[in-house]
Amino acid sequence: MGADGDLYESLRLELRRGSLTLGVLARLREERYGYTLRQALAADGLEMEESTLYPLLRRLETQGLLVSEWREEEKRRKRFYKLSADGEAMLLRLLDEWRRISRSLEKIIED
Amino acid sequence: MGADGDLYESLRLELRRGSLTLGVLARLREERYGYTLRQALAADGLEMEESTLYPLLRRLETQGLLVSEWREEEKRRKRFYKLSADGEAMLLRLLDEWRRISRSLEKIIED
DNA sequence: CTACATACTGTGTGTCACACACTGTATGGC
DNA sequence: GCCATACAGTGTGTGACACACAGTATGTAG
Repeated sequence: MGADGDLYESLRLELRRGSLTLGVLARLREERYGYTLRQALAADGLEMEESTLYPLLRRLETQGLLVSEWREEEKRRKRFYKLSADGEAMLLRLLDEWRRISRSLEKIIED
Repeated sequence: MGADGDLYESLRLELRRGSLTLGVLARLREERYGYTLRQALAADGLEMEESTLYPLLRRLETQGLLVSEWREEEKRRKRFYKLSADGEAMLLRLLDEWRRISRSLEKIIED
């Protein structure tokens, strides 16, 4: 694929960046642990590496948007994440902004 | 507004990042210079600082997606930018990806 | 003829997030 | 005992955006 493909890849990543956070927040309205969260997002078409997801989860928790808890399930310790109250409010604001951007881009594209 | 507002701002910026590039490329299917490009994007709802736009334009030109040319118009030297052939191809690919992400997010949101 | 607005194009630096490569533990099947 | 896979991370590099700043040219108010 070469240089052109690389350029596309980097622009594509750039385009996806913010959407990952939004997808994670939205999917964590239901409690989930990392592994199944990643699978759920992949099923929706938002694939990401574990090494992208876990730092993101920790960051969001540090920022107070998520709460997490270690629990034992099926003989394994798993860390369950869920949206906090602040997280819900933030999700709503970000969804608004997402829709605004979406509309702007649609307008530009159609011209 | 304080810390919460700052957090929202940074997430919002993150969300907008890739879209700026896409908007610029799409708007440059017609030749424009920096100042009017910025105004056109602002009218569409995609506002950005000059100090964001100009580095972006240079980057895109370095990557071969834009071509630019200095011309005199109304007694001022202006730098006109336009999408290159490579840029058009890239724009199409990125629009595809944008639509894919958009669909993924819609799916997640609706659940 | 000076002062200021505004059209117009840039540069330098800091911050922050993602991807990539890597590490590590536990369980179950063979 | 061995390997796949479920599961959770860490460390580092790269690169983009925002912010603050710099600079030129033109028109216009006083």
